[in-house]
Amino acid sequence: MDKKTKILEATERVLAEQGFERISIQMVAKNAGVATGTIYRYFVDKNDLLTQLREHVLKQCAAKMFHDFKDDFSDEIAIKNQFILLWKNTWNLTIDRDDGAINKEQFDSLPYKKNGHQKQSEREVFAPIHRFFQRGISMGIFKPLGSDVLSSIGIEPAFFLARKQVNGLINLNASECNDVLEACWDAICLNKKLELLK
Amino acid sequence: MDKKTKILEATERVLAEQGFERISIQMVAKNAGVATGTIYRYFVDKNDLLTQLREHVLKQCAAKMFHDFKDDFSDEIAIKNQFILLWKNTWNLTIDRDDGAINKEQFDSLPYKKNGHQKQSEREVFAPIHRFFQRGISMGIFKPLGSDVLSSIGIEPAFFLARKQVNGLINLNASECNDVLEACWDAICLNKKLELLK
Amino acid sequence: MDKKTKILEATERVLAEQGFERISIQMVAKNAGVATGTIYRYFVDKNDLLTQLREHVLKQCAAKMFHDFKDDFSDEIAIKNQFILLWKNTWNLTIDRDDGAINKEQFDSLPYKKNGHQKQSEREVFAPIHRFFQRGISMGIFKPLGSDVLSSIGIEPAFFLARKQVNGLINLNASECNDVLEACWDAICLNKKLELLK
Amino acid sequence: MDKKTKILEATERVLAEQGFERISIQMVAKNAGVATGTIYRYFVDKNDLLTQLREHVLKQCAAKMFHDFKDDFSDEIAIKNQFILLWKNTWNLTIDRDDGAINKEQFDSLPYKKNGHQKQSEREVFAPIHRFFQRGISMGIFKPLGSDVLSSIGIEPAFFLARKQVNGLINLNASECNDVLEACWDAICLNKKLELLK
DNA sequence: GATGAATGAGGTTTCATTCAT
DNA sequence: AATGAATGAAACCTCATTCAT
Repeated sequence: MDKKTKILEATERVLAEQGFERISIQMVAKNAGVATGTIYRYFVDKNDLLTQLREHVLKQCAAKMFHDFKDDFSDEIAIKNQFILLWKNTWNLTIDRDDGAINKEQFDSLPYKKNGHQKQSEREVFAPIHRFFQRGISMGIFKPLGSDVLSSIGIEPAFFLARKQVNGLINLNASECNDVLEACWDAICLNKKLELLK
Repeated sequence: MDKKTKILEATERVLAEQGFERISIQMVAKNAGVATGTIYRYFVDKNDLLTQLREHVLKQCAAKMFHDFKDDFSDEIAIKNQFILLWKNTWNLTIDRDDGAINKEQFDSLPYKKNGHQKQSEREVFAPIHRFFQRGISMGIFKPLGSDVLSSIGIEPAFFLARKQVNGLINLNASECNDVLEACWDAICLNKKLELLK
Repeated sequence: MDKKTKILEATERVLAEQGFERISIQMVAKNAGVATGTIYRYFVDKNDLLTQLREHVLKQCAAKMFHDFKDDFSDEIAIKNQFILLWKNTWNLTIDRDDGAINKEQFDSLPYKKNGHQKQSEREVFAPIHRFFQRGISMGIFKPLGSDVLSSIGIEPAFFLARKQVNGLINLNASECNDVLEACWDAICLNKKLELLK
Repeated sequence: MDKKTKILEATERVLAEQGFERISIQMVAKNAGVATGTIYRYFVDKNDLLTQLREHVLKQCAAKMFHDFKDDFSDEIAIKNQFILLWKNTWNLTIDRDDGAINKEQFDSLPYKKNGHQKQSEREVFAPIHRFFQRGISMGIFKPLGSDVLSSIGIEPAFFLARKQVNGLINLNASECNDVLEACWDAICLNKKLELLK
């Protein structure tokens, strides 16, 4: 396998296990099965390694969140199904204790100083989710609140809850999960029936 | 001021600015205006300092989130007002770039869980929020999904969104903020009118 | 003894023995009898240590060159005696394999890039030699060529020759040494007798 | 061009620019346009490369110092002209910031003498200068002080002064340069007219 | 109690050298 | 012969912790 990828993936594992406080180049090298010096052939320094990892992690997370996801807007049922898929993919990412999810959380929680120029690439990578919500808005299904907002109230609770589940603070079964998912759907949908009522 | 508190608060500032990767005892000492050795009179070691900071941070965050919060369940209006207060306090905590919020995020995102007793203390500190949701459920206002779940879909999006706002990914004004808050309210409430419709 | 001085003097010894190619912080620490970390309490980094050593060395060399030197211009005899003293001090500095002399040579031979802002302090430290030659010029004893020039043709050959002697390329005894010294004196003096001849 | 020469010349450039402290095989390889491994086909190790460079530098310097130099002793005028040529060549070598001159200085200033055979080779390379002074002595023009001594007081000041000029400590024009050269000539010559006077 | 100089283990990074291609 | 990726020892530097004052 490509050695740079090997190093990035080792970094991913070590960061997910040890956190920023403890990760060291030596640990990464050992975990990747290369000499410490080798890392410096592919990365300028430790900071560069972590910056490139962030990009890598972002893409991995997006890939998993968008697994089986299709731009299918044939009707409200199709849109609901895509929503369910997104929500469950997001939930499972954390439930599976996926390194990518752990690391994305760590990167996102860094003091703001270090979060500057990540915006653009984050936006690109999550473009499908924005298109999805935008389309739903223009079809009159979702509240006209902006795709970032809809994502935060519709999908991101899956993150928070999965983290609580993994930490043992809650213990939802599949059926309860579906109830939560439906509540999130309520949060983002215009309530047409209510409108009709008036 | 109490010297231990002085040290904890310096730690809070330095951690919020530098993150786990860079914080050092020397930096904390300098920031607190004490000698490095002094820190070791109040804390066993660096790990103990950070563990105690976590507790400290948790309490600070809770205090700010529960600012002006009252256990007032006289009617649905009162409950809605308390919800609005909670949501806005949560939003503002991050918007103000409050060190406590930054640090809570960092602690919560740590991958290794030396937690265990942390869970318990988190539960205690956020007890008011649990009581609030529990009471709302029993009054038939909120969906019967458990207080953790309601908190995750009703309040925590305020965290996520505020973080996006601070990082410049979105730019909500006060009115848009209210719309989002209402959407979160939709997510947690039983839709009585719909029920009546049937 | 003052610890900073202890470190500087160890650096002096190690640099004189090992040269820039081989000197290391660890060697200096060992030689000074301190821990490596201690060096960084007194010097920003290795470069700072060497820069400060340069200043230190300059002063040491000057002190030895000006040992017993007096600003005595009572007559030509006095001036000649001061010249002889300067010349012999210079010669002995290298002959004694003095670390300062070895190091000054090494610093002075560094690629020009690194020699920029040393000028001013070199000029200050060697001010007495400039005053000496200036005064001799104004008294009509020395050729009016500028004090730097007179120093280069009158005194600095003592450096070159001592280096050759130490390296075993030549082997001058005391009497031959005096002959050379006289030749250097010829180089810088106006030859009054010749003038009278015309 | 011959690959070994290409490497030696790259080493010359890099050493003149970076000094012993910073020169590395990788830099030399890059500068020479060859792979690092290639260097080890022509040189045993780094030390061998630098040792061979020293020889190379010595020859280059000598070649430049003896440019246009002829063993012409027809009369005192011819000898004086050869002296002027030597002095100016020496001066220009440093003034031109010639890599060879920079490096010769660096090599000559090394504190540890793995030399021994270096002495011999220096003597061979500078044989013309020794023959020149020896012949001048036997012709009764120069003081009978040994060719090394005459070289140190007659020619080497040109080195010292040129270094000062390059470092900006002095600023001699062509005419002043000639005056200095004459002073050096005074230093090495027997003063026949004075002798006659007695 | 408080200090901060000192320590040295351990982290980051460089670079001489090797070796499979 | 030439390459340049890979190695790992050793360099520079940081920082948690101790201890004499």
